[in-house]
Amino acid sequence: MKKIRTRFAPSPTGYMHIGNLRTALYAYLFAKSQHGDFILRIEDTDRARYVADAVEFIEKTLAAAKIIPDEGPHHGGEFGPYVQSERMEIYKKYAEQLVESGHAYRCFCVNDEPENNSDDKKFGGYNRHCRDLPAAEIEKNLAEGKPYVIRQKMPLTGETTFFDVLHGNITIANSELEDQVLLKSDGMPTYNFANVVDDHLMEISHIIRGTEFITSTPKHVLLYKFFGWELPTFIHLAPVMGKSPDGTVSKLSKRHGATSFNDLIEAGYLPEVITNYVALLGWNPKTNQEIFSMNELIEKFNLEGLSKSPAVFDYDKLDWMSGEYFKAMTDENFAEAADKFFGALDENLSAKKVYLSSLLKTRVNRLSQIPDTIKFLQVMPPLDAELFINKRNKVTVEKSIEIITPALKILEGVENWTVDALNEKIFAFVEESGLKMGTVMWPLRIALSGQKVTPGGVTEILFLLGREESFRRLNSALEFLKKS
RNA sequence: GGCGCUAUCGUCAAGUGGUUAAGACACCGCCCUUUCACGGCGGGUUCGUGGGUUCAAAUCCCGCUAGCGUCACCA
Repeated sequence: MKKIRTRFAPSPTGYMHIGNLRTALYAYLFAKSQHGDFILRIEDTDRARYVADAVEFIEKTLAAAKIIPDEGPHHGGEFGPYVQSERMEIYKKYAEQLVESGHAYRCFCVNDEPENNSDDKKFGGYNRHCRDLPAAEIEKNLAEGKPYVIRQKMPLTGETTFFDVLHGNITIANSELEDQVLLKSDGMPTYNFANVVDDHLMEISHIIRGTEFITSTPKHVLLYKFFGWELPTFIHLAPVMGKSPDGTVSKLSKRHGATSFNDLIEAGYLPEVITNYVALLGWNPKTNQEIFSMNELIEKFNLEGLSKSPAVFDYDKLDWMSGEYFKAMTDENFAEAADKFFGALDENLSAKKVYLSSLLKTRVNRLSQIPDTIKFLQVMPPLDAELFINKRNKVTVEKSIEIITPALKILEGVENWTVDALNEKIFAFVEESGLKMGTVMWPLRIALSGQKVTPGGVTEILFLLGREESFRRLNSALEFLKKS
């Protein structure tokens, strides 16, 4: 059996859309699950869209996502070069071959010459003016040095059918196919030509790409036929959609929020969370497992689980999955991953990063939520008497004063400012007071944090704040309450 | 508009002629609780529509509708 070889062939735009990342992931997973090769090929045949350093950007992004090419611009391989702009002579040679065999022809029409374009869009806007140009005229044009493109000579009748793993047989009438440009006047191939030549030369066995290529596939199939090449297996993936606030669904784009791998990293999602989530957006393992490491993904991936209908990117589910990863991390690993999101911490908090991480990792879904979550530890938010009033725990402003006052005394007696010691003292205090735990804790939390919700309980907050700052806040809260 | 693809809860989805139509996220309710989180329990007219085929259809066929894609010297 032939070796399985898949490829990811992005154009170097300097942006890794989630949809593209998923295509790369599936191509990678399929190749690896079959002990095959995954190739990275850069399709930079559009000079106008060239972006500096985009190749490096793509390689870095794939590396971050743990999608490792076996061959590519900087990964070596026997089938290079892997950048299309470096393969121009190859395309030229094959295009000429097609002209000789009568399956392509030179077209001297100027791009926007109106008489050569039909309004009815019948042939994609081109009226096949040069399709049967007399040999003498071609010679004359060539001699004059007229620029030209090479166009594919489509059959006028009949139909072309190809097999797609997901969609089965797809048939399109040849009359629908335009005489597309194979080689541009600047000598660069078009996508439709280059990808066929390269996929064949690079021995790609399975072409995994988006559905937007379904309608151009018959043109590619015809090219394989003209060359007498064996057809690869096609797998056209459904697109990744985004949901707008108004409820409508369309192809995932910027207006839906973060849509590139990098956007998501900046939003504080772990790379492995992104690949895990994206893998499940359009592929189903047929079990109830949802958390997968890359190795498990490789092990379990199969084409049968691929879905042929579009999937909507769901940020809520991404958040959930992200939280699951955090909970499974050690405090140390979390602290490390979260490091740049902590911002500038004072000496006290800086020393307690790992402890802080133990509290944070169960309550945060995105690392970018960290700054807001821990801000109160660094700057005491303004108090509001309303905050102290809590019906459920039967707490009022007066009650708060009655609790904080003796609590301060108790805390003064704490020698080791540790969570355990603080717990011991406070629990004892609660018991003596005859009050409910919640009744005692509520006003203390508010006094210490100015928030109803905090990452951790009162004793954890006391510990994080440190002795000095805790007393400062408790005392000033007491003063505040007495004035209210 | 032509051509093509798609259609199961709000979302991801299982399902391949006979199921009480899984599971997850989100949502709602209840419980637990030191707030939040975590955890536990419970909840919801989900097979776009109209015709067939069949003893039996979410599953097969046809039409319709809707969404998406494509019709470049972009990929």
